[in-house]
Amino acid sequence: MEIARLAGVSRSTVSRVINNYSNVPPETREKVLRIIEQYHYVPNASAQVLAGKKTRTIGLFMIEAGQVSSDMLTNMLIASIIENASSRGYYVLTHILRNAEDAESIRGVKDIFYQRRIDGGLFIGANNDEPFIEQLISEGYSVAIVDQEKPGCEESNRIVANFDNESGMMQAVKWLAGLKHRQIGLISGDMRRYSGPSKLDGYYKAMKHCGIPVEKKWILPAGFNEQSGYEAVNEFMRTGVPLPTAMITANDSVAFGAIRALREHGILVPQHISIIGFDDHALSSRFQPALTTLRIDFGAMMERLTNSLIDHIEHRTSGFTKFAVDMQLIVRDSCREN
Amino acid sequence: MEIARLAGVSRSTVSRVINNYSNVPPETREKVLRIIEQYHYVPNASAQVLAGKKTRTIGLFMIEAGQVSSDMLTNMLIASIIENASSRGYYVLTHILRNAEDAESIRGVKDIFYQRRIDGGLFIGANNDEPFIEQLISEGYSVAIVDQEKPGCEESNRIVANFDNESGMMQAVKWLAGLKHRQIGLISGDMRRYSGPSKLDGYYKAMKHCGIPVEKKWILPAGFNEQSGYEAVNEFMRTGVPLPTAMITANDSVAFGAIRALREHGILVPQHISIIGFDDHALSSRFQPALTTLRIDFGAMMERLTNSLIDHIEHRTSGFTKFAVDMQLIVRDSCREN
DNA sequence: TCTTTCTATAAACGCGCGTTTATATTTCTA
DNA sequence: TAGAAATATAAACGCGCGTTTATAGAAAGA
Repeated sequence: MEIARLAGVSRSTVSRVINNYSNVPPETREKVLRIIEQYHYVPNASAQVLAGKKTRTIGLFMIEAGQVSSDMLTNMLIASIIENASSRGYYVLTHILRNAEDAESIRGVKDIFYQRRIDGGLFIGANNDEPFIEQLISEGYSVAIVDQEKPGCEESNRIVANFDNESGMMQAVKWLAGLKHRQIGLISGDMRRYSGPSKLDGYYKAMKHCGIPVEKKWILPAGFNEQSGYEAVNEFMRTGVPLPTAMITANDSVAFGAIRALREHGILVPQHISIIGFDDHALSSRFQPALTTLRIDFGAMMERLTNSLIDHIEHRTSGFTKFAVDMQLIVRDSCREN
Repeated sequence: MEIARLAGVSRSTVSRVINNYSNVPPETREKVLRIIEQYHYVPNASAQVLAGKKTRTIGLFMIEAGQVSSDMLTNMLIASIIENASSRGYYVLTHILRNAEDAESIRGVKDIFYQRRIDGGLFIGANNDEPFIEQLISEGYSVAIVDQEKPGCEESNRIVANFDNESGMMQAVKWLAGLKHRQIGLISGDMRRYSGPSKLDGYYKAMKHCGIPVEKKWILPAGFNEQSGYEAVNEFMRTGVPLPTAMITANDSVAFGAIRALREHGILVPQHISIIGFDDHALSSRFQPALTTLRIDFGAMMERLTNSLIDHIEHRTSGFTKFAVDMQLIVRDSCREN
């Protein structure tokens, strides 16, 4: 303001010019704008916030960096969020949590809100019903989450996006059934995350829908990373139980590990067994064999989520908002007719 | 402060407690700390900044999102930067520039500094001598860049990290020479970026050092992405010039494209030609053939860069700081004895 | 021409915090 | 015991901005 005052007019006039108020004579407005341009005047963000403006910053909180960041898709997520926020004039404060149980980490997240560094937060890899997130919501902060909808959430003031795992599972099972497979196993993911039970449910429903019996021996527990897929298969092979003719994996990384383990046992994909993954990992198209998988349009998903969050911050929406993102079957070389 | 005042003492006392000043009676200090804990008091960041404190935030500026974000390594970069910053009590404001020539994008970056949202900035994918970066440095902002050192930079107040491309090239050429190759070509990267000319220089020096003549016909111009490698090879094949027995590529992505193009011409790696890449892309170990490449420890690099930037912000260092990060040859299956 | 209404500018206040200066209290020395 | 030194608390100021209230000025109506 001080700088603009040197331009001959008063601060309130400048304020009205910046905020596009009515009662300011056109020529004065012109002059002020010219001076602002000339002096390259940029308002101090902290002062603006202190005087009642928003920070125009959203927090991006990624849980479990190690796992998330090793996953290609996170890149797209981050880029998509930043670009969408940017196009609406918002900045992104990026934060990583090693795990959502550590009290110190949680304190760090809450402090970012309490310090008023951000107007709202977007959580990736967190559980919807994480207590500290519940608390933030109840304290009136704007929050968006990639997770499933939970019972009771409809009453709360949050934004939730999730993947339509049921639809994806249905497509996978139907595709395999179309290839005459009747023995379809599942390498399921981490049951503590949304995707785990969600995909398992979808698997059961899809199998039932296609009239294929579920054999529990062919449901192998795993996590969401390559190593767990590798170990799950090795574990299974030790039992001596014969393999099914096809398997669906929790995601592509798990599939990579599983295929590696299978190969080490002399079992080839797709010659001996068909595999379908999830996520369309960047590696999947170049993997040997190129992996048939279910692709999610993460970019579009994050665009919606980011925009919803900003809408909420700007009080353009309120209450509970949710949407699910569909999946698309990408057919490559890892499945073969039975 | 107000909240703590309700605890019976005055604001200045609280200030001294928080800042660990001497003149405060132990029992009063205890009481204040207890009250702060009890009320979960968190100071408002904007108010602190306005009152003279730092923002404790660094800006992370990534140029050319499309290319950078499609590159696996960026994930590690971001995670490494955020975690290192976090461990020193700093936050990270992440920003993406589509290109460094667009005036509006540049204005956006400068505004982040001018608005005092950050204490310093870290640039990835920018040129060291980008005019607007020069300007920011001359205006006294702390800046760290991943780029080469340029003549004259030593006098300026910046932090520069680069890859020791010469060392990498030397290792690559020596390795190929050890495999009895005497015809070693180069698919060079974008000459407008640091890595382009730097690797070209290193190539010349290494070839000279090993006593192998450089044939200009075997130096193919390309970019840093897969497509450009693919096109470079196709372009070369059209000329009818015979291939060398080995080629070094600007990075692994280029190698992927080049190998694909070669395969389409019936030329196999490593049977007919040996290939060495750079960066140890996440795909490289699973690519067919698994790619011999030069790995950079990006995590360690970003750790040093982030810490240097924060040191600079906190006036623990000043002036010109630089360091180069060495590379490590990862031998896989894409090279064979000639 | 004088008063009333509207408009343009100027000045003052508060946002929340840190720091500094001024005042009140205690402790120590002469 | 009086005075000086050391210490503890209280009050005031400024950071830069937005907003609100107060004043000065101009236009319109009587």
